[in-house]
Amino acid sequence: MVRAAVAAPARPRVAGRSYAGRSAAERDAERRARLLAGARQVIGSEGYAATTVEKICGEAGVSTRHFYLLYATKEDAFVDLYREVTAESYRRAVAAFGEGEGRPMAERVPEAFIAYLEPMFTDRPAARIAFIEVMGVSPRLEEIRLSFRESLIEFITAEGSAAVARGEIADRDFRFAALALIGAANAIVYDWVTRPKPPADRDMRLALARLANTLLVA
Amino acid sequence: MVRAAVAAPARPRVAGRSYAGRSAAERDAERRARLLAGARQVIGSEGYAATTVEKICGEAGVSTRHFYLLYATKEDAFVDLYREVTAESYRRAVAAFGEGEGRPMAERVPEAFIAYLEPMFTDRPAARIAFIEVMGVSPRLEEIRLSFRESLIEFITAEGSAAVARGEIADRDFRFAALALIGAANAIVYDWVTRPKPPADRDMRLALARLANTLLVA
DNA sequence: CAAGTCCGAAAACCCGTCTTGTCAGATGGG
DNA sequence: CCCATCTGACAAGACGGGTTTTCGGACTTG
Repeated sequence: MVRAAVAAPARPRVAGRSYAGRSAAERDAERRARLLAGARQVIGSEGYAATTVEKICGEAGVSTRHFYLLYATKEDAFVDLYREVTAESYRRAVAAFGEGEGRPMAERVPEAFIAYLEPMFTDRPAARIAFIEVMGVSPRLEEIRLSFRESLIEFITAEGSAAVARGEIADRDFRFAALALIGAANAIVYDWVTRPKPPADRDMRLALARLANTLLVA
Repeated sequence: MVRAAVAAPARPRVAGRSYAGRSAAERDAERRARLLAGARQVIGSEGYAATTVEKICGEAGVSTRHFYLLYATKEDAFVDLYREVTAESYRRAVAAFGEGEGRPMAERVPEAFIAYLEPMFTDRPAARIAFIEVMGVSPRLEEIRLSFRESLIEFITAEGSAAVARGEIADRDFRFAALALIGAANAIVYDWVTRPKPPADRDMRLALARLANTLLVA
């Protein structure tokens, strides 16, 4: 494990002419998309540790040769996948919170929180990737995970402090509250997604909304 | 990875006579203890993925030959270590809660909660092992992790329900509350333990105590 | 149609490490 | 004192999988 890891970048494409009606960039993009989907499927169901490059390529219908044309290492592909999964959640949260502008925090916060979790609710592999498989892979991935978490904390702290300034909510340690909320959400959603017969997701969302308000608004 | 993993049990000791003034069982016990300490050190600082049997043995001052006399696989040793770390926390929590019998839940709950977290506060490697490195290792370890968590949830649910029956606290979904508390604690303590310059641990404990009361008592 | 790319499949390379086995010396029991 | 057991050190053995390379054929372009 942790093979070389020297900065051997994905081999650059030299020429680049059209093929099968598509430009080189288009073909690359499609292969990358297929690999990402394959990696999502394999890692999300079997876990990163048990995932081999060949499994990903088999699932994606892409040759290992092209895998290494696009990614320098297996870990790089996982990083790409992790970024895709988390960026989607982050985007949704920020969008939902922004759309609620003008309305009370007691509505906006749970809305944004549920929007953040939405992808994990509907996509078990995504939940596993974002909450479980990321951890303990390598120092580099840990850094990426923590930096993503930090950006969440920053967003919460900034919006929370703004609401405090507006007199909408009481001040508090937003870093603590954000960490608690994120940690709780990880555990709860992963448990929900894992259980054979989970309770109704409507109840789950309500409980989560209440939790977000308890920690961030009340 | 995930080598054979068939149930090749640690090789049985055939005879077993005394040596260097110690019985066979004593020698085995000491080696196991040293290996556990070595594994704790190596895994807790470098992570399970980067840990090799030889590193553990080097740290422990035990030969690989004896390692495989005591453990069938590297993963088995990690299981042993994980069990040691979590059992310690669990034991403390139950003891602390029991000692508070008769006093109000608003005191007993945070006391037990802080007691549960105590080892993680003072022992960074332990926190890393219990909260990070366990995850994503193998289906077997995931099962062990979840079953430990389940035993925590059961304890909380049982004691919570009893308190409800006594009219001490309001009823609630204890599984949800327990998951939220555990998840939040993982995130917070690990963050605390990781930060270069963490805030005073007294503040941290106070905030955690308040959180436990918010989720389980209030 | 000729030369040059690009393609997927498969083999080969390579390296680490888990795991097993060997061995010379130390120790204990009879 | 003799021999069996135990010990730590060390050397293979095996194996899996990440990474690279090869190869024959498909496609483009001029």
